[in-house]
Amino acid sequence: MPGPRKPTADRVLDIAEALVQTRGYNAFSYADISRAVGVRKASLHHHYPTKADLGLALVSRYHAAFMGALSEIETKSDSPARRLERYTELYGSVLRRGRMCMCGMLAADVATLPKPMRESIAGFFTDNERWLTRVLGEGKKSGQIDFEGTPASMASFFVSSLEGAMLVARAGGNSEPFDAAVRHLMARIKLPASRSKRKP
Amino acid sequence: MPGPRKPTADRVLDIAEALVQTRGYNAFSYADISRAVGVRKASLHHHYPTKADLGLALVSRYHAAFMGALSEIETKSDSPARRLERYTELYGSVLRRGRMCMCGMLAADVATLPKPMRESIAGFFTDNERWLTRVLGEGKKSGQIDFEGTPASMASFFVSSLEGAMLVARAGGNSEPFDAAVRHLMARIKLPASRSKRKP
DNA sequence: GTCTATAGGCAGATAGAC
DNA sequence: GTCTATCTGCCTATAGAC
Repeated sequence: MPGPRKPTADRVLDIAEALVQTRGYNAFSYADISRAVGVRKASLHHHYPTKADLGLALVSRYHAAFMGALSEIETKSDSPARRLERYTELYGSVLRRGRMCMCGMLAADVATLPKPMRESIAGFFTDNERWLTRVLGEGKKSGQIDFEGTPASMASFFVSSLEGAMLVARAGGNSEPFDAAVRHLMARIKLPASRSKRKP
Repeated sequence: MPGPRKPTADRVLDIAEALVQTRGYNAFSYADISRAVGVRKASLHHHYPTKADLGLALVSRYHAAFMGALSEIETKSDSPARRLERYTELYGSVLRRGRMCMCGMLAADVATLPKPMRESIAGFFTDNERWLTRVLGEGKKSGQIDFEGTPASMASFFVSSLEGAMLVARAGGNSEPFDAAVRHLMARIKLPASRSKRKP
């Protein structure tokens, strides 16, 4: 029982999000959304007057949803290593749907985007690194995990590697580059003693 | 003394390459090239009849130039670690010019590209991984370097991480994510004994 | 090889009726 | 909120003269 149908504004975001994640910001149009949602182009401008408005709404919602997923990871996972693994799984689930991280996609288009969007995208990456830095730092301090370098630089490395792995995996239509990246990243996070997992 | 001016076809590729690396395939037009080269739009179609033709020529030349740079690295560098460091520097020099790796950029646009371009882009990544796999494998066999996992998976991890690091660094207008990635990657390549470099 | 001229289509966006 | 109708501008691409 799906309940009452979603408001048009939300359905527009759903479609636009999928289009950005698969085609990029400069390769989708109001006409594409119009077709998919079943509403005329002009009606879309009622909800999002300009494409820049739509783009900003897209990033805001994606950012908020991602942060929500991170909170849920902290609620449901206890160990730092398990939290990191779930973090990589967040990216993996996007890739398995044939999509790229929306902000990774927009990062490629960054030179063509309005300033508010650029700032929002930078904020997404900053918040991801902040969360990872905290998880890594707490884990190291408590002795549950260990790794080389600072929590901040390892956090940055996680984000960069996962984004790049999605990009390369999608380009070749093969998930192996992504799987290899996850294995290597998790192998960098050493558990206290014996129970080190499989090798990369 | 610059000698005779470059043929138009080459100058078109130079401009188009810069445009793809900064804006992406779907955010540049023949009009942009026309302005920069100083030749009318219609003349461009004489050299590259369709945008797909231009795109394919772009990838072919970039691929060949990159392979040339890899050969030069092997000629001028002796140790495997030094070769890997130079490989990362290839990406760094692109980023410092405010650009993204052209094939990384096109990887984002992959769903909108004609099939021949998609195949060429995949070939670029395959050849990069092949080269890295060889350097890593020979280095490990000779005992000059050591690392976890197979040469092929580490090669894939290098490519993914460097591509992603460029993407994230460019999005934030800050080279730190890229520098962190290079430090972490090189730290994974352990030299034989004492002279391990700076920590990441 | 380069030009002028132009085709045919799609982009983002607006006005105003219902 | 959704519609029809329309605008303006840019897109890729072609025809044919020089």
